[in-house]
Amino acid sequence: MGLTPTFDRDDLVAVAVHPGIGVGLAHRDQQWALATADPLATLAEIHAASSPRWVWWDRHTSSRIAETEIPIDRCWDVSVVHRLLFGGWKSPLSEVWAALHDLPLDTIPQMGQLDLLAMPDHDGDPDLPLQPDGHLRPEWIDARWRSSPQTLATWSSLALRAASLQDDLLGDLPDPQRARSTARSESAAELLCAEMARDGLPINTDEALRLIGRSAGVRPRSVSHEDTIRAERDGHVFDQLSPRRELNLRNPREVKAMLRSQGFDLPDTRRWRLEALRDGEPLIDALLTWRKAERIATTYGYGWLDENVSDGRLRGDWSSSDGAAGRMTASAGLHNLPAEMRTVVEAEPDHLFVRADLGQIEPRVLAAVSADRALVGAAEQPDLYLPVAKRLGVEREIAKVAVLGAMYGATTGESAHALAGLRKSYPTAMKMLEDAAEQGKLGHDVFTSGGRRVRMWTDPSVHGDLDRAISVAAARGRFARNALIQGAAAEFFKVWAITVRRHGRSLGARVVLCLHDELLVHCPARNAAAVADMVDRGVSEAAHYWSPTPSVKFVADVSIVQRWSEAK
DNA sequence: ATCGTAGGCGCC
DNA sequence: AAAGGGCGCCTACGAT
Repeated sequence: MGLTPTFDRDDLVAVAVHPGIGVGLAHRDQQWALATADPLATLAEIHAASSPRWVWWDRHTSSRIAETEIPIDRCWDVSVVHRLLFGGWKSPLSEVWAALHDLPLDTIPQMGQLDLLAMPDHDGDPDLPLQPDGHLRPEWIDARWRSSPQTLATWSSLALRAASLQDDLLGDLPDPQRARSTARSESAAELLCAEMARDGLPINTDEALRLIGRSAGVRPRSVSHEDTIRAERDGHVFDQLSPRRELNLRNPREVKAMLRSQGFDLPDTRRWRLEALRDGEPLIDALLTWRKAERIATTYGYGWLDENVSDGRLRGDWSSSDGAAGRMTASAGLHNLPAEMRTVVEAEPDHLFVRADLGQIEPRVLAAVSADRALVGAAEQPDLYLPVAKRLGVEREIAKVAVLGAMYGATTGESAHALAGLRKSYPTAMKMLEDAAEQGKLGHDVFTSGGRRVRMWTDPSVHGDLDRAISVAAARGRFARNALIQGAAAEFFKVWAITVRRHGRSLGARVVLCLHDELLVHCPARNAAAVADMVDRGVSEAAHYWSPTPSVKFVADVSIVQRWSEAK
């Protein structure tokens, strides 16, 4: 393979690969179309020789790379950077390209649209990836890009152009260096997501079956058997009614009416409301117990296991920034597995988990991004809430609720009461939150510390309804206020996660779960102590790289466990 | 039948 | 302590 090019570490090199076809590369004005039987092996060779920063369009390429363990740390994912620049959830490449070229979205061509009259005018040469009007050609996005080594090369050169335009736009933000570093870390986090989707979370399947059996009963043999099991579960609640009667427990309205007839007049039947009445009330107790069992039976039951667990791994889709403020999302229950089910998440033989979660991450992030002097001072302490409580002259718990309330936009109760004290003691931090809330109320987008655009929405149902308009504005205010913190915390968390991913490689450690402020790392048992140490030091390394205010302390609770449930 | 929405609950 | 922000996934229900 004497024709493979080599690059420098600082080079931006775009790549598109497809199995059985080849590798396309682009760097500056050059392109390479490599026809090879094993494209990923070829790419691995090039990477081993020169490790440039790799640029690609999207998951099509990063998933392939994740499949083959090429040790890539530095990359630029155009679709990920698009979401950073423009906000929103989806980033179809047609829109990514259009946004970078100021092309109107409503002229984006649709695949399979037989607009015969328009074809001669708009189509031009189908061998070219761009239409005469500048839009990406839909058949190229769909499949044409991977039809030959030459089209792969062409496709990668377009990704390189897109990345360059994105870099220009990031340069227009208030802090270009910071925004560019966010673009890089978010891209690496997307690669980590592809790897987590590939690896899955280790599960003890037998243990899962036992646990499901305890809650949901035996595995139903037929539809009618399923009905029997369900009726039995429901029966425990009906037994508490005198006279005993049946109702549809899955219909909130019926449940609410039933509770009223039993002397409980409630605005809704939410758990926290019922929990307060639980003591000495067998009916409420039975209902809450039923809901827990029903949850496991329906969401985390046999169906869930069959659908998402294979070869002892729970696999779901991972997205590095699907949330409104740029949080990671995961499907298949990876982000909302009930606490009592976490016993089934178990390390493989001769392996252990290192589990770590960031402590008091949100107020620390607020201190870091606002640089509020007093709050930064508090964030130098291992327990941030103690100095805050002292300053406000209240109990620690009250101080905690007040700070969290300020970040979530609480309007009533104890936390709202303490707001005046917070404003006085931490004026810079509070003003930052209030400015964001004001922008949100006005319907303006807000930007996280790392430069992510958080889109504000408009609610068409408002019309001329003043009350509705006020409540929508208030909701947007709370959302924007929180997005600043949640978004910045997500950015910091991802820097930590990719730091752990990178250092973990030599220790055989894999990040198998990311949960907003928590990491689960799977590693050979003999390396667990070293991995735990690395994960802990990774917090400081990530803080050094990410935090706009160096003296803010970031801390993590790290433990070595065999099961996820053991920690905390 | 298929869709979107709401209430609900799991997690952070 | 109060019930605020985010996500995914369940069921029921009304509109299409």
